[in-house]
Amino acid sequence: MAQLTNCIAMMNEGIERVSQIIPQMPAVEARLCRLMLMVGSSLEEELEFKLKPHKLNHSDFLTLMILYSRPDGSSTPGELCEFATQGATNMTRITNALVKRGLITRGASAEDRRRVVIRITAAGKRFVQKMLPPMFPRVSAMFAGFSEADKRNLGRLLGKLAHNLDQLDPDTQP
Amino acid sequence: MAQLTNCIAMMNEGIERVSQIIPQMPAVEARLCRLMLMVGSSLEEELEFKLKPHKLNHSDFLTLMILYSRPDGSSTPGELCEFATQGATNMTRITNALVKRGLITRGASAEDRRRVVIRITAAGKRFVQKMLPPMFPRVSAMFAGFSEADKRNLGRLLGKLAHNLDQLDPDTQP
DNA sequence: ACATTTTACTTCATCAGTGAAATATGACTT
DNA sequence: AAGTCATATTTCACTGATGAAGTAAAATGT
Repeated sequence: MAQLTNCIAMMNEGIERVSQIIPQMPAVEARLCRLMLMVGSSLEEELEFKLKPHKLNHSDFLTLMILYSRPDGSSTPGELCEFATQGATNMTRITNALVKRGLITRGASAEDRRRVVIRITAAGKRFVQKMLPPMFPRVSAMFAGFSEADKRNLGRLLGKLAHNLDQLDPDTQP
Repeated sequence: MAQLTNCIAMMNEGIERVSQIIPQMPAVEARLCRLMLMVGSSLEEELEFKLKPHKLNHSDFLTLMILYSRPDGSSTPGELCEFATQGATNMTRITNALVKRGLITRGASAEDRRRVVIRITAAGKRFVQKMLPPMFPRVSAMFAGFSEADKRNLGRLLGKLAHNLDQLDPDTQP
């Protein structure tokens, strides 16, 4: 994979030059955007890499983890779509795949028969408990050299950014 | 689109529960990872949304911007692959599309005739200069409420994270 | 009570992106 | 000059994601 640091150095120069041609550009903010995008996709790559041996992709994993983290280990496709930010179509596919592997079950809801209840199985829980720990060292290593204040700060700033993105969303076409 | 803030709240509870079952999990770090991933993909979504009216996707845009930001407005497929973190296959496709729209040209290199020189055209530059400014308000809005120190800090922390990810990369399978 | 609308998924056709392998060409090494 | 390496493109098979339409059940209006 390409060195992130190189790309960043290159980007910094690029932004510098562009902001000389187009001075009204919010250069600092644009740079932060690109940084977020780069680090985000690098992180995604890293995650997919760790998931590959388990034959899972990001959405599969996320779906499974949401179920795992539920007190009762269950949810519905609609809810999973919302929290995993996936389309319904995709969630059907993910669910199919996980059911086939015996990690979750799909059942009809008693109250509302339109609804489908998805539940993690005992095998699913064991699977998560086995695959998760080997990831921990790399996760920790990502934050090497971060003080407690750094981590708090990063969390706070990302939260603020998330909030602003939510406000932005009422999609007024630019 | 789903509210990021909801997803974050849900994630916080989820991590809390998981870390009770699996106490050795680096909970703070894992939470920051997920935050980064969520904000990153939301940002990506926002970007793609802004690009759609121009019939560009993220890779197309990035490729074009790299060329635009070059003093001489030119590069090679290999270099573009590196900085846009794209595979060669994809870069060929991107280049084809941009050439067809007259935004860039593909020519043979004088010194090394294996090489292909990709250059942004005058039309390409005009295109960038026209499409970029309407994005600025949204970019600025993303960082509403950020002090100068906040922006500096975010930049610093993302840079540090990027550095750690680079160190991590020597892919020792977990 | 019946018709309409809404909600919850699923199915199907399609598309963008990716990896692997094949091809072509040119440069470098000895 | 021959062999090896580097650069770029093309082809192909595949995965993952998406949009449009379809089905079924429940909620709502009249």
